[in-house]
Amino acid sequence: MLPRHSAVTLEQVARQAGVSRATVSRIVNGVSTVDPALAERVNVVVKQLGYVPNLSARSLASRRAGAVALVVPEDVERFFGDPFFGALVAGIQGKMRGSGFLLDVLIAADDPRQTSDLLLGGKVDAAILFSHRIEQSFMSMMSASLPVVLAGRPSDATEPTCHYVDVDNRGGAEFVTRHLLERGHRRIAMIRGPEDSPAAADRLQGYLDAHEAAGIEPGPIVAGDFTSAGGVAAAERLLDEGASCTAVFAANDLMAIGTMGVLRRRGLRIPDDIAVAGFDDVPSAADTVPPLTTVRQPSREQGAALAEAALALVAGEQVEQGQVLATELIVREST
Amino acid sequence: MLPRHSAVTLEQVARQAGVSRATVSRIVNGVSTVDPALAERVNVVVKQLGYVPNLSARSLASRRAGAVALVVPEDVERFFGDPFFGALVAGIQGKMRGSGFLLDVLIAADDPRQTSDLLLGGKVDAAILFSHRIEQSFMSMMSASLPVVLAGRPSDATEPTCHYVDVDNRGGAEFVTRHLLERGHRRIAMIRGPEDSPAAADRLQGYLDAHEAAGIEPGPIVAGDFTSAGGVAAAERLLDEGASCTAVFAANDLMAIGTMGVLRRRGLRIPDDIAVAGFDDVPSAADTVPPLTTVRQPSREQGAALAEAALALVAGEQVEQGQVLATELIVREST
DNA sequence: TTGTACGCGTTATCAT
DNA sequence: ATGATAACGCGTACAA
Repeated sequence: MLPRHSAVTLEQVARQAGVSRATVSRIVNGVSTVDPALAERVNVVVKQLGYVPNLSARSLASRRAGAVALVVPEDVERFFGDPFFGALVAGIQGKMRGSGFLLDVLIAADDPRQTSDLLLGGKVDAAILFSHRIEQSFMSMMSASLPVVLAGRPSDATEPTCHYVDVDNRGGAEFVTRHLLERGHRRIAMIRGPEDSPAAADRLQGYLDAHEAAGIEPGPIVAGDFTSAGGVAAAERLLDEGASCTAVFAANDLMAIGTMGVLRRRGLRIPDDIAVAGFDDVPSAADTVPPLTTVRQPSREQGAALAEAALALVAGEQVEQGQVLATELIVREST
Repeated sequence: MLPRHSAVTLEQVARQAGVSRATVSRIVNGVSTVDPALAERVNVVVKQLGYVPNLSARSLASRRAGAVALVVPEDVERFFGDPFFGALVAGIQGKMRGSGFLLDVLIAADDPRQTSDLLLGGKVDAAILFSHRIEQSFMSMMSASLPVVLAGRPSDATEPTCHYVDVDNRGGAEFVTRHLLERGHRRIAMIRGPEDSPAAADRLQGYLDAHEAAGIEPGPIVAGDFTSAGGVAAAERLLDEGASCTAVFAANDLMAIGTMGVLRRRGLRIPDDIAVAGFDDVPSAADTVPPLTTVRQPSREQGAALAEAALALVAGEQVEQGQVLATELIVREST
């Protein structure tokens, strides 16, 4: 296994140009205190030799990596299947561009050791994590030696040890539930998300809040898992149990879409027989029949805020610890 | 901006354990020629101090990075919206795990310089590229100093300078078109993919091949862009132009799904009034109404083959330059 | 403005 | 089996 690396080094450029290594370094890094004529001459040599800085050496010497890691959970297929993540990443990448920092997307291996080695190994200056299933102890170990920003709130709020950017899940769920109540529904079922998801918990809470504020008792609540198939299963369970409800609020759009399929197959008309609402406003939510009432979350903005926070922390600036972005009710024809 | 890095070094561990740096290095790297008792003692210190190897220093000294880059095109939203990519990445990641190599997903900035600096900067030992829009000159520059493997065939086949793993797009398109012809269709429209995509070109060619083999003239061909919205637009254009066809073959499933929506909205019955076929076999293709006839491409296997090739090249092994994986016709109820 | 020289944390070679 | 010690390629005081 021979070393493939291009092998043309600062030293070689310096020799060829008849200057010192330090000078070439300055020129390559755009330090202003250098004679323009000399810089020009050196740059010619740089191009001619095809010099490319060795990033490992650079970060070893400079003690900074010039990169931010985006750590995504192991479940690759789900990650890529959900448009929500795409929007988030687009927002992050947008802010990152032109910052001089690189974005490394890392698919977290099951082995947390590998993950920590990577983050603490000096290859990145900060990390953006997707909060899904992250051990608190692991998290605090990370943030002890590296700026860490979470997408979504920490699941364990007792020890708010790190920065995060969340969206107002609770408020959004309250809006949509209130909307259903205002439409006259008095018996609203909910398909909730996974137990370990803070977002799912918050959406459930918003649903409960709206009921309490209206003095109305909550309807049946069944468990779901944020997938379309899970929505199908939950809806079938709901109907099979003979629960009497005139509306169902699914904790995300994928489950809402699965629910709509079940209702249609059972001959129920939406929204006349039963109304359906979701959460996320994925692109296809506008194209379902009928179009889905849902809650829009500003994913791109969330991504941008995450990146901004990470970069600010790297720069040593003060950053507010928790940021919660507003959500918006999108009323369509399914309610 | 203070250096955040954990600062606990091999040297410190060595001092604390009363051994030399070299010994600690050997233990950390699992070199067998070391006294088990000593190793045990040192490992205690390693944990106690929370030592984590500095990866920059390691790759500088060892002249290898222990990582493979996956370079994806700039269009983040499209990338994440398409389950095909998810499967590909899952396949890559699956092979990579346990190889000791890390997978860095890099979203290529518009600036090719940044990309090349990154790939040639010694932070990765090999690169897997998605062939979409890559300049030939750029490519050959990369592969001159780094093993490069392409997902999909090179767009410019004249100079087969690099390794690639493709699927049999042409064959798959021919299968599905022949299937439609065998069903009795004599006028089959095609919604093709983007001009600059080799996969799109191959699928179009397969469609033409099948017609030629049957001695039947191809139907109308309209342009698409591999997105669902693009499929909607293309289908509408097709119908508005009053093209008479009894079947439509979309170059990928997302466009086929968009097309089905348009047909349904216009009151056309699938497959009675008009048949629809796609390409990719994304998960949701089985859940459309009616389920979509399509071509399955072995994306996970393609990903695995890509990773395998990249790792083999890093190891200095010989690798066959072009690999083409078979595709399979999946007949469902839309045709 | 430019050059000298040291250090970054690790691997690897060579003695021992 | 273990310990010195020289690279690895670069940034950056400090000196000139």
